[in-house]
Amino acid sequence: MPTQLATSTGRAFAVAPAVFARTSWPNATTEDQTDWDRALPTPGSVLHVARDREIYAEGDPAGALFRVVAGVVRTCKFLSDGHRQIDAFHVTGDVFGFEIGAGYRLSAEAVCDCTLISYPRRGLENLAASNDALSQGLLSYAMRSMARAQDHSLLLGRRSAVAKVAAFLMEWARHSPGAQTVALAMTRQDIADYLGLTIETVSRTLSQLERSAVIELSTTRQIRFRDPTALRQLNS
Amino acid sequence: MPTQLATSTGRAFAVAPAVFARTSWPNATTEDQTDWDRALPTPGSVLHVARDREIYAEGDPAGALFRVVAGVVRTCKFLSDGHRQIDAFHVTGDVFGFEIGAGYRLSAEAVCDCTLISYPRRGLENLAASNDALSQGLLSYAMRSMARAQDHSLLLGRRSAVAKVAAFLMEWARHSPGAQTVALAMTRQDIADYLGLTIETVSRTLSQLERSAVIELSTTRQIRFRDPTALRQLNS
DNA sequence: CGATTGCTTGATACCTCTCAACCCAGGTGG
DNA sequence: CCACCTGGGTTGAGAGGTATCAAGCAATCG
Repeated sequence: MPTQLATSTGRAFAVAPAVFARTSWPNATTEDQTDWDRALPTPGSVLHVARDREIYAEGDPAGALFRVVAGVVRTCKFLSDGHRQIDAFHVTGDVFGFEIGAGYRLSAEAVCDCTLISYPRRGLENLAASNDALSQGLLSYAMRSMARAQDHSLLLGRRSAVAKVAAFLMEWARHSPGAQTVALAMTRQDIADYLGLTIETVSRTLSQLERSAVIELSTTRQIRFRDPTALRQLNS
Repeated sequence: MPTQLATSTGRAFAVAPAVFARTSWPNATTEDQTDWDRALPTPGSVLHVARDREIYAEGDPAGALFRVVAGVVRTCKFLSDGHRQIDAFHVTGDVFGFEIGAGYRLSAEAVCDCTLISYPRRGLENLAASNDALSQGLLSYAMRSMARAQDHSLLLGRRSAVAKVAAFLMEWARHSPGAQTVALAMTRQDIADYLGLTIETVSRTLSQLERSAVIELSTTRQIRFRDPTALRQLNS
């Protein structure tokens, strides 16, 4: 059934102090980050987006790219049958919304209250022409996004629900490395739309993993890894 | 069940006259192609690869990128459970095998007898530093690959077998635009591994489409579109 | 306190996988 | 020339996994 997208009431929200420190990118080499970091012009404008609000829609003129300062953003597509496919979750430090064409190819929405910096595209393009580090950064961003999308394809094709959920948990766990317990920022619906499952199957699978003592759901959004090895094996 | 990869006998094959003319890229704007075209150094070395032979394997040092002159190439990954996920089919004019990291992230194999040009990576990197058109081309290549991978994810998540097969047929039909009938270069197994289905389901779905007079299978590899509109709607 | 939202759980249906048999074309060798 | 073999493809019967529909629970919010 069509994902009931809340596109919630437009309540403004109290802004947490903006954190400008970057955490590491899951798949990036340190050099890439550094280049990219130095290259992006700091005078971007800060903006705050409330949970479930749209940042941009598929097809909108792609006027800027964004970096996540705090919170989580999802990029997704909506199918004609009402289904939603989430392409990626973007966490603190991630960049999203860079386009070559005229319009955004995906929609972007706030998973939770977010703080972002937007970099106008025009300024960027001028900069990139003269700034080697920046154009290198853009290239490596594109390649990294490609790799991520390919890995996602791998995840979606011919894998059982447990395998998908296990893979998702491990992927998400990397965002808080070393921690025994991770906090999910997203709803079950988000997870389902990311994995190509239904909300019920996600819920059932998590329950099943808890019954088999692989994870523990302290709350519905707090997951403790009791048997990481088993989780890794499920990912086969 | 594990995809039985033939990795066929090492027979050399009679080489068709190399065609250096490029056909158009499915999703590329003309400008992109032109830039890229001009920028790539023509003194690449031509090579021929027989059907089902490996061009490179996942993890191999990424020493070169390739352009398809004739034939079809598949890039894919092999999972620990023996399954194969095909990421993309590359046709005449397509470039594949460009990497940022040290190794290839996917394997590449010849779907049919192929003619390729390989461009050594080192030469390319030197060139890109001084050649704006080339680095632009690389960037747009990366972005296009990313878009393709994302579309593929969309295809794999939560779509019925008919929808997948219909989408595949339409995608493949774009390679020979305007033609009423298209020739499939790949086996049912290839299609299955691309769509995240089994060979039987692919076969059954094609039969079903033929029974409902949407397509006609002149031979198993020759498909005639009898009702393109219906096909488009199935893709919902 | 009732309403809403996110989540869980159950029963059932449906779709695709699995296993198996069979077909067909092409090649090979007696 | 024909028998045989092989690889690719089709088709059938049954099993299994996930979707669907439905009900209920808990926390949050007004």
